[in-house]
Parts: sequence; C-alpha cells; structure tokens
Amino acid sequence: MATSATPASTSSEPRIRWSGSGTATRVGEPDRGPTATGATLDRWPTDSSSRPRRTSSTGAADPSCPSGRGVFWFSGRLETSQEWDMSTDTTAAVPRRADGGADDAALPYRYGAPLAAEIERRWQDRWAAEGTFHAPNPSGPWADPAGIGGDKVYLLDMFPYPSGSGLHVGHPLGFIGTDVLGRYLRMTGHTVLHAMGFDAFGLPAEQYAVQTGTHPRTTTEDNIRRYKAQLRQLGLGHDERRSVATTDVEFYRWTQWIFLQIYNSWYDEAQQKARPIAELEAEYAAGTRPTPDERSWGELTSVEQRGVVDSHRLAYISEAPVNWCPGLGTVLANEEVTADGRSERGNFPVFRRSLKQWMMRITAYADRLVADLDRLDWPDSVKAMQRNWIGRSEGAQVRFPVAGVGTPIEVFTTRPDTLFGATYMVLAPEHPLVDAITPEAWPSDVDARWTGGAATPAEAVAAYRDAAARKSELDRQENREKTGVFTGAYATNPVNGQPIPVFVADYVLMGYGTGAIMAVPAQDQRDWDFATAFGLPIVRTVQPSEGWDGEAYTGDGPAINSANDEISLDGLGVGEAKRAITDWLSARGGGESVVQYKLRDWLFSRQRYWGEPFPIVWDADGMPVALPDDQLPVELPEIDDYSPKTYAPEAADTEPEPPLSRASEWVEVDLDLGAGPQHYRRETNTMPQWAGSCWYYLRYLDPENEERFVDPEVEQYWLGKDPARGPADPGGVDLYVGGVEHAVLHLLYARFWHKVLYDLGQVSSEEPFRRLFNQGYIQAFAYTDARGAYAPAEEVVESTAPDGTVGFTWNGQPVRREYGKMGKSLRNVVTPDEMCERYGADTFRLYEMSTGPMDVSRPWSTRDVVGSQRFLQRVWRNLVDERTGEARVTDAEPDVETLRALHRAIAGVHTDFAALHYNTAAAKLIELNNHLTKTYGSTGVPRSVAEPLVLMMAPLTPHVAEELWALLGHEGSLAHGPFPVADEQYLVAETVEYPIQVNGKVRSRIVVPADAGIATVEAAALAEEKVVGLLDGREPRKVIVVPGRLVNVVV
RNA sequence: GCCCCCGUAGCCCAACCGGCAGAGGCAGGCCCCUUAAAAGGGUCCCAGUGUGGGUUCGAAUCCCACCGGGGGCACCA
Repeated sequence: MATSATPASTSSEPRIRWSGSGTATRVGEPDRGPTATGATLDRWPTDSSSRPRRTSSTGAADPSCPSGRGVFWFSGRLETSQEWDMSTDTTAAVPRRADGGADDAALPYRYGAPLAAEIERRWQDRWAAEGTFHAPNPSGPWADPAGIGGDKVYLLDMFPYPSGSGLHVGHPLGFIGTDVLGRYLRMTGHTVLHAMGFDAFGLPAEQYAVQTGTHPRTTTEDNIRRYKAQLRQLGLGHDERRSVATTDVEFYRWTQWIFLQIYNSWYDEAQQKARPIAELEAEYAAGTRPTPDERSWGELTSVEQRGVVDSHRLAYISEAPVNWCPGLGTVLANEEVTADGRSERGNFPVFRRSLKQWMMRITAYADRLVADLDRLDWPDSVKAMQRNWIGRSEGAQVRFPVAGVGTPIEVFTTRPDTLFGATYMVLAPEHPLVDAITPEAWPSDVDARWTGGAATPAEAVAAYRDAAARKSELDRQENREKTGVFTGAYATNPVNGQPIPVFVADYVLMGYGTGAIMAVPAQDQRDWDFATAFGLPIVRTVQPSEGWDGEAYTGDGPAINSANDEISLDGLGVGEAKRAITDWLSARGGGESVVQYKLRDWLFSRQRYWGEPFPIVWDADGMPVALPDDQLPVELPEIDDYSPKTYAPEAADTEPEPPLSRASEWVEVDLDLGAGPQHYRRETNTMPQWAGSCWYYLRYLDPENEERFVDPEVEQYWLGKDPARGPADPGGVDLYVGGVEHAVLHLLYARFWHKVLYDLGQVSSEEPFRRLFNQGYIQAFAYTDARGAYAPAEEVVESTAPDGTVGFTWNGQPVRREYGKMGKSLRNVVTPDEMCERYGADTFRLYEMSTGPMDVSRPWSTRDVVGSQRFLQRVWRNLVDERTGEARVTDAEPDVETLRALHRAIAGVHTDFAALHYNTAAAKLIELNNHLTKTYGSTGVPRSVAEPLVLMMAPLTPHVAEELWALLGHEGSLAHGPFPVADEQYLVAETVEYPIQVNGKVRSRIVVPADAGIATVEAAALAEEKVVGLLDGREPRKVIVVPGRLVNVVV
C-alpha cells in the first residue's frame, strides 16, 4: 500500500514544458514562461525559468517550525499532526480508507467527503510541518538570500474581526480567492507572502465582557482560535509564523510607537511633508519662525512654548465639537456616524458636543491623499468615494465688512465670478460672529417675513437657534424648506459697495467652509429658494443659455451686470471671470483664492476599555507628555468593570467617562521623564479600532522584530517602489482584497499613517496598497412565513406548481423568498464547517470560485455544491482506481486531439488565474477532464496529460491535487511548482473553419488551411456553392475577411 | 435630486480589441448502472443578450434615451 502501481517516473512525453521548479522539470527548449501563451500577465510579470529554487518547500521540515514557538497558529492541532506524522513519511501518499460509512464497500477509494476529509487533514498537517508556505525575508530571523527572487508578490486580505459567531460561507470568499492566486503564483516561481491576522480590538468583546464579566482578552483569544481552526480546514496557504492580532501586546506596543511618531511630528506646509517636532522647536528657538503673538521665543513661559508646539502636532488635543454618542458612552469619528446622525454601531443618536479629545491632523494630507489616488490601481468607485469624502474644491475666500464690527464676515465660494449677484448673506446658526453683528433693534423698514415675529434681532436669533438645535439631522434632510431669520445687520458687498442683509439659516453648515456664505440666488438653487421665500432681490450675473426657463442657472455663460468703476467681468466666461475677480480681490486685500476640503481632522480617542492605551501622561500643568520609547508598551490594566458609562440615548448633555479612568492605581503614576521624578496621570482614553488596521500589513513583514516595527530592508523588499512599473509607482502591497465597505474609513486612515511614516523616513513606499480589489459578496435567500417570521432556509422546499410557477414551502406552509445577507437572524447561515463535512474543503473552495468572477456578488446555493464535488470525483476516477486506491494512468502517447485540448486549457488557465477569473479557469479544467473521461475513461489517462491536469487544479483544490500528485509518484509538494506551460504548436489548428456571412448573416462555412492568406480565403469564400447561389451572378460590393474569424460578403 | 456599476437560457455565469451568442455548473427530460438509492455513468432540451433608437459590412460589446436592480453621496456654498 505504500506506493502506487505505476512507476514513480516522470512523464515520458517530451512536449510538455514546465515552468517553475519541481520534480518533473524537463526542458526541451528554453522555458518561455506563462507569457509565451499570449496571456496578459502584466500584473505578474515573470520569467520563471530563472527562478531560484526554493529549498524549504521540497526538502525537510523547516527547523524553525514544527512545534516550537514559531507555530502559534494552529497550535491546538499539532497533536493531530503527530498522529499522522507526515513529516517523516513521504511515501504514505496512498489514501487510507476513511471510515465514513458512506462509501460503497466495493469502492473504498471513491472520492467523497470522508476520503476528502482524510486527505485534507493529512496535507494540512504536512504543509504546517514542512513550512510549505513560509516566505523568506531578505534579512532578520527568516533571512533566506537564496529564496529571495526578483519576483515577489505580497498578497493581502483585509483581516477579519474575530466575532463570536464564527465564519459563514460568505466570509472566506476573498481569502480563498487570494489563496488561489498565491498558489498559482508560487507554482509559477514567484516568491509569495500571504498571511492572515486579526483585527481584534473592538466593541463586541467588550460588550460581552460587560454582560458576563469575561475578560475581553479571553473572549478574543477564544474567537481567534476558532477562526484559525475554521480557516485552517480550508487549506489556505498562509505563512502562519506571520500571523498577528492587533490585541497582542507585542503588536500594540508598535501601534503606540507609531502614535508617538505621529505625535512627535508636524506638517511643514512649505515642504509639504511631516517633519520631527524637534525641528519645529529648533526653528522657534532660533527665531527663524515667529511665534503666534510675535513675542520672542524666550519671552514665552515653558507652558506657553509647549502650547505653541503642541498646536502643530499631527496628533493633538482639541476642544471642539465632536460626535458624542451617549447610548454608546463614547465619541465617534465623522466616518462612524451615519448620514441621519446615528452611530454606525448600535444605531444610537449622535450629538454634536464640544469636548476635549485627541485628533489626528489628516487634513494636512488632504491634497496628497487626493492627488496620489491617480497613482493607485484601485477600482474607480473606491477612488471616487475617497475623492468625494475628501471633497477638495477650489474657490475664493472673500471678506464682507460689517459696519460697526471689527471682524469682517469671511465666506468661501467656488463662484467668485458671481459676486455682483450676491444680494444677501447667511451665517450658520452656530457662527461665532452672529452675536457680535446682531444690533439692538430692527431697522425701521424691516420686512415682516424676516423677523420671525420677534421683537428684537437678538430674540429672533435666539429663538431660531433653539429651533435649529432641536431639529434632528433627519428632519433637516426630510424637510428642506428654507428657514432663517434676519440678524438685523447689513454687510457690504466688496465689489459694488451695496449693503446686503445678513441672515442666520440652518442650510448653511458650520462644519464646511467658513460657516458663512454669500448668497447668489440667480446662480444657486438653494439661495434662489431662500430668496423667494424671504422676498430678497435676484440679480442674474451669468447670461443663461438660449431657451433657459429654470430658476437658478448654474451653467457656463457670459457674465452680465458685473462691473464697477475698476473692473468689468461682463462678457467673460465663468472660468475667466473667476480668475479676474479673484485677482482684483487679492490686489485690494478683499480676498484670495483658497482650496477647501470637506475632510475634517480625525477624532482619535474613544471612551472604551478594549483598545490601545495612549502612550501619554498628563503633568501637573495639565499638559500632555509623550512617554519615551523605553516605556512601551503601555499595557491595559486589569479592571473590574469594563463598561464605559453609558447614558440614555437621548441624554445629550452627559459627559464621557472612560472605563480606564476608574483604574486609579494605573492612572496615577510617578515617573522620571527627564525632569526628575514627578507625578503624572495617564491618558484614560483608548485608540479607535482603526488604529491597528492602519499598519498591520507592515507587521506581517517582520512580526518577530523586537527592535523596530519593521526592518527597513524587509519593508523595501516587500513594499518598495518598483521602477519597472514607472516613475509614479508609489510601492505598497501588490494586491489587497476586501469588501468595498472600507472604501473611506480603513483605506483612508491607513494611507494617512503610511504617508506620515514615509515622510519621516520610516518606510520607503508612499502608499500602503498599490492595487486594490473589491470582492463581491455571497448573498443568500431567506424565507418568511405568513406572519413575517423567518423560516430555517435549510428546511424550505421548492416546488413547481402545475402552471409552472415556482413556490416555496416550509412545513407545508407557503413562505416568501427574500434575497440578501446571510445572518443568524435571517436563519439562513451556512458555515464552511458544514460544507467541509458534507463535501470537503476542496469541493467548497472550487464551488465558491466557480460560481462567478471574484468581484461579482451572487447567491449561495447549497444545492449546487454537488456539481463541484462531481467534477473532483470524475477527475479522481479518471486517475485513481476506486477499488485499490492506486493510480491508473498509462504511459501511452496522448492523441493529438487530447494534446490540443490540454494545451488550450493550459494557455487558458494561465490567463484566467492571473486575472482572478477562477470561474473560467475551473470551467476549462472541467472541459479538459470531460474530454479525458470520454477518450480515456475506460483505459486510463496518459500520464503526460494527467500530470498537468493535476497541477492546474492545485491552486483551486490543493489537497486533492497534492494527493493525486503523490499518487502519480512524486515525493515533494507541488506547492512551488512545476506548472505546465502551453506549447504553441497545439494552440494553432491546421485548418480553420470560416463562417461566411452574406450581408451580416451566416449563410455557409468553408474550411481552409490555417496559414491561408486573405486572398485565398476570399477566393474560397466567393467560390463556395451557397455563396455563388446567393450572389446570383452579381458582383459583391465589398468582401471583408477577418483573419481567423469570418468572411462577410456585402451585396 | 446627483454620481457610479450591472441587466445574456428557469438559476449562477462564458463570449479576447465590435466578428459564428455558449465554456462550465445547477435545475429539468430520457436512457444506463444498481436489490435499492444517489453525491454514479451517458445523453438531450432551452435564450438571441431589459426596451427603443443610432453608428457599422457586422453590435451582447460603441453612442443616445428609457425601464429594472444594486451601490455611493446628499442643503459641501
């Protein structure tokens, strides 16, 4: 039983060439690599023949791995691996019969779930024992100079949050997809880095802790273990040594360190980059940079000096309106608040409150974050969302003086060309100038509509502010009728000296621009609506296009009514007029051109327990002090009560109270931070969940490094800029796969951090993720009964009525089908565990990959999984005797038709794998196997066809492929190749059949030699019987010959 | 309201740069194997590409309009 029936020789068929390295390499002529097939592989350029051979893949187990501390990944399963002990028994590839009971006794080696389970577990153990997927580094503990080739590929999945409910079949779609690509690339000679970690801080573990008293770390670690077990059984080729969790103390130590890098930096606008804060202090001290109030640096007290410096930091404390969510007991980032003013998590109301919080100065990078999108290979939709979120717009800042008030009203406008049409102004209700400009009494001739019925302007404003504050975000959105009230004040339009009334209205938002606008009703619909409601004048300053019958005209056109004694815009187009008036304003000090962003600074503190503590303490002056590197990590203290103080969801006036503030022994510390021993209080907020995910991809590169967050040489190798991709290449992960839901949050924050690290010289790459791919989702059907309750989807029966309509019933009751997510509450969850048990991981992987291209969402259908199982069963049966478990391949020469089918498949799968079109790759393999079944089903398949088929299956169904490869007599794993390369001679047919179209309709066909020239084809087509008949003696007007395709005769 | 993506067989999906609409799977019909069963073997069937125009010798593919589905943004000055 130890060896297969057929000799363990390699193919005797010389026409297959292999790429990569491996036992079957035989080279008749120089290996041209996958590109020789005409495949479009520009993403993964390779010349695989020159690839250095990977040593750790085929040889003995990696000494650093088997049971030592390097493997903390599936450590719970290592006992099992000793049971099989595959690392020492390389000949035991013949499957042991599994006692599943489902197999027919006469066919003990039929490929089914029990056999698949046995094969899968055995190969997973062997891969782990041999370190098959360990990726080498250029330096450090895993340095392997021989394994470092030129063609490295860093594949990355968006790492999961290990939730308590485990994985359902939708979760691993992307993980399997990257694994297939990784396996393909490894087999074609690339050096692939693929690892998986866990984004493990966050609310659910904390909420569970609050409910049960279980420490969040316990829950988190249990969940991670469960995830790892679930992922392991899928056979993902990850380098398990590189797995990290954001909650590992050794990981968040570096999260804290990066925070300090950001804290200890400022943004130099002149150089457009972050610089160490010490350089700013030096500029102040040397007097080359003026202090805000023009005093000399020495005149400032040390607290004042620190205040000035702190105000420049990229991480800073700010007392500003933030999103306070009493229901969660924490503040939230703008990105975590939904459009209707509720928390993304928990759906609690969110209130704007002024609170002292940590902020990150992401706005300093707004311009670069927009501009560098052009350098990324990302989906357009994600780029568009980021552009939209950053909201860059160019315009002018214009000052409108108010009589009797020292400070003019500043507005931002994208349409300075329409200044002559500005007939009133609006301030946001919260605008700081409102009180200053509001006079004691109404002007004598005030319009009754403007006062809101109040006796004085102050009363009117107060009443309006009250009403505005009471309005929820939802009200504001649903009811867009323009409301507002006159402040009683007039400002002066700087271009024509006209006094224009100043209103307060909530359609102007304090959060954007300056919180004040000049209103130009003729060219802005919102202003038009307001002006009509309040009887304000409307002056057109852009000539609407011919036939315009709308209200506000926002299109292009010549300026009109736009002249004063010094300047005339009349006749100029919008663009020219903008430039002209901005120049005029700048010259007179009335304004200047500016760029405005919607992006706000990132609110970085949370009142939670289960997050990274800040490496910050507060001193006696109430100022923050950064801890030195040698004080890291700042570990989370053990506390009794993990809950932040939460409040009634509507209790807007409450104060956040972080759980850590109650750990007084931890909070109160005496430290010597250079100025002698002093008493400090620790910062008690924690970082938001996004912190760890901002840099985890860097830690995968070098997770055991205790000196640095990542070794520079290692970072350069895996992420560095690649000149071969052109001068604009920003570097970064070669392929990042995940759902589109992170389009602005995680992906924007991570880009920001990466750019800061780049500016500070800590990384060589300018962007974290060079290429991004959004996978689709696996959706599912759910079924509701008459009462609207969900029925278990598994038990719903589909039935076709006599009239052909399809219906669904559960327990005999009709149910209604819905399409959507998979989830416990919808009672339609299917888990990968169930699928592995019923069919095996290979079947499950193949099914997920064959139902459609990676980026398309599709419904899950358990019923269909059997199709993938049948395919594997057929391949197995073609290559293995189901009674003996021995290979039944032959050494016969394959016929030419088979060779053509084989090489067509080889050429096709290269293209498909590289393009992530796994569904079509699978189809080609099925097609090839169907051909083999037909041709050799009864006699046994020639080895020279069986081997490449097995190898091509390996990325999709690695376990069964490894098993077959071993049964065919190969000792080593096929994980590092070889991979077949198509032979051109079998891709071109000797003859070509041309369809003949007459006036675009196919009328006939001819067969000509493949190398026939256009003239020959044309002559043959025109001589064809039916064509002659159709022409009926007429001369064709035109004959189009598309080489290799068709002939079209136009009559 | 604005922007983006997608509509091909009963279902999931193929079709390279405009060139014969069909690769693959599911479901369905029939036949075979089997004591029986199917997660066995074989074979067959089904659409003319959401609708209407246009460009072209030729359109699933390019353009326009509309319909349907999904997503994003939403008083951003």
